[in-house]
Amino acid sequence: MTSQTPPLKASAPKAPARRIDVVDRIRRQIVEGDLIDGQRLNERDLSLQFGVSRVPVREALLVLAGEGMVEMRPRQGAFVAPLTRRVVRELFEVRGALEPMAAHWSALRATPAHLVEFGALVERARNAALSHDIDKGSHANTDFHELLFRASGNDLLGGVMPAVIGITRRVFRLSIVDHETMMWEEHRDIVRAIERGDPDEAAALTAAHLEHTRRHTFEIFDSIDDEPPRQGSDGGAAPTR
Amino acid sequence: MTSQTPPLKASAPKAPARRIDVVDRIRRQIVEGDLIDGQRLNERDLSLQFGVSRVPVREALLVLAGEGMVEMRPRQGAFVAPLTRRVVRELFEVRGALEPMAAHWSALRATPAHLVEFGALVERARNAALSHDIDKGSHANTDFHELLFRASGNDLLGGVMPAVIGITRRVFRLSIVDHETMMWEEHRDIVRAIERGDPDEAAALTAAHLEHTRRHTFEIFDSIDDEPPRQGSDGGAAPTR
DNA sequence: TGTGCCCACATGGTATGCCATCAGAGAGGA
DNA sequence: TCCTCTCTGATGGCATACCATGTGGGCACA
Repeated sequence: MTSQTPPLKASAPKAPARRIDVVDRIRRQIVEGDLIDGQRLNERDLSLQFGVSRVPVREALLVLAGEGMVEMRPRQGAFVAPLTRRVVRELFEVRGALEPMAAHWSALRATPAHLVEFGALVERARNAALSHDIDKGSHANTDFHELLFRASGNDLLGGVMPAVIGITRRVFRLSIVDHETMMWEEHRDIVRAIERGDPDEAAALTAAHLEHTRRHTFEIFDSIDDEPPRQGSDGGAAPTR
Repeated sequence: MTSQTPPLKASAPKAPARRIDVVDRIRRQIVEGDLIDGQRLNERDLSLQFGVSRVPVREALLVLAGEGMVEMRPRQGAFVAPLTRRVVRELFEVRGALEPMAAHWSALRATPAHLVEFGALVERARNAALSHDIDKGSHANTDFHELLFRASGNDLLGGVMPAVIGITRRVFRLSIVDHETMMWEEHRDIVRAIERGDPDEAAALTAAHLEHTRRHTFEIFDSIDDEPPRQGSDGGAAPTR
């Protein structure tokens, strides 16, 4: 049976990890758009591409499935999870619940090191906006929201969030166009509230910021997606009353 | 999750995925307490126990790691994730953000089928409470909260929730003692608000219900956990148990 | 007797190969 | 002409085998 051995030496900072690399590379390809929605992910092709065997590829796909980046159909394999309007709606519903909470707790628990990170990220976003560097601005933005989770002193958020953060990056990749300025200024105000240790204000500002982002994202999304905001496949459970 | 049925042959539910079974069995063992916190999960032992090879076991462990049930340390293997006081605190913070939101949307989007399920679950919880069946009550309770997520019309929640639901089941396993009656009555009130289509009331009742559960859980948890509710790190590393 | 090095074993990580199943093409019949 | 049935190539799922690394114990030396 399973060995009753108590936790061995807590320190184990040694060995590398192989499938992690595959996870990162596939995830990047999905976020960057190199792999399109619904595309089939052939295990043998991927193992050839990355120079590893199929086993780490399979394990990487399972991890990504847990993050919602890919969709695994039994006996059919893995596919890039489609980024539908419905997914975007659901994403903002979840973020709308979690991020104000994260901001609330960040205002109460953020360490000095976190505050330094916050300041640096606002600065990065500001520079990116001033130099009109879309790519940099995109990273600074999503990094900001990730930091919000980390600074909240809730590791469960950090563990659950890869799913949310990953989809957020994909959505942001689509939605960012020219309004980055607005973004960094709102980020700055949120950081100020956190620095003041004002949880209510931090949460309120974050909620407002998310609402702005949500509206903007749907404008862009609807403009590039030719099919109109569908009823059936978007609303899922249609309003029954 | 699987909300659509591709145009496959009619009677085509033929895919009996095998690692899923291993996931369920290990998860159950953890939730039921057969596997204790921090215990090492030897891959060969598990594969012998379940009569499969190491591959599906490894894949199952990866899935469970994504849910936060087990913790994988590089080159050291998988361990049952310890259920510390800190984890419980984080769990209720996340649930406190997500479940009122889920109740809100359930009130607006629940299908008639969902309403039937809600009614049946309240009845199950009531019967379990009247007959003092702890085990049944535990299942009915966590099933209720899972249904809340499903009925909210947000599949992202359903995908992210295995982590939350799994930990909830473990915590509930510890916390349930004799107050199940309170539970099913509060559930009943939430369901009534959902049936009326009153999102604000449903959210408020859910928030109150969670707060009651949170307080009760910490009472129990602190009484069985010998170490006092520590101040700074709240849970941190508590290898000795 | 105490300490430190070294080797063998246990175990996680990866590779390879087999098998069951699914999808698409083609043939045959209505 | 169209439908259906079957056969087959492609592919995911799993088992087995091998490799690399970390661990613990024993032996030699001071």
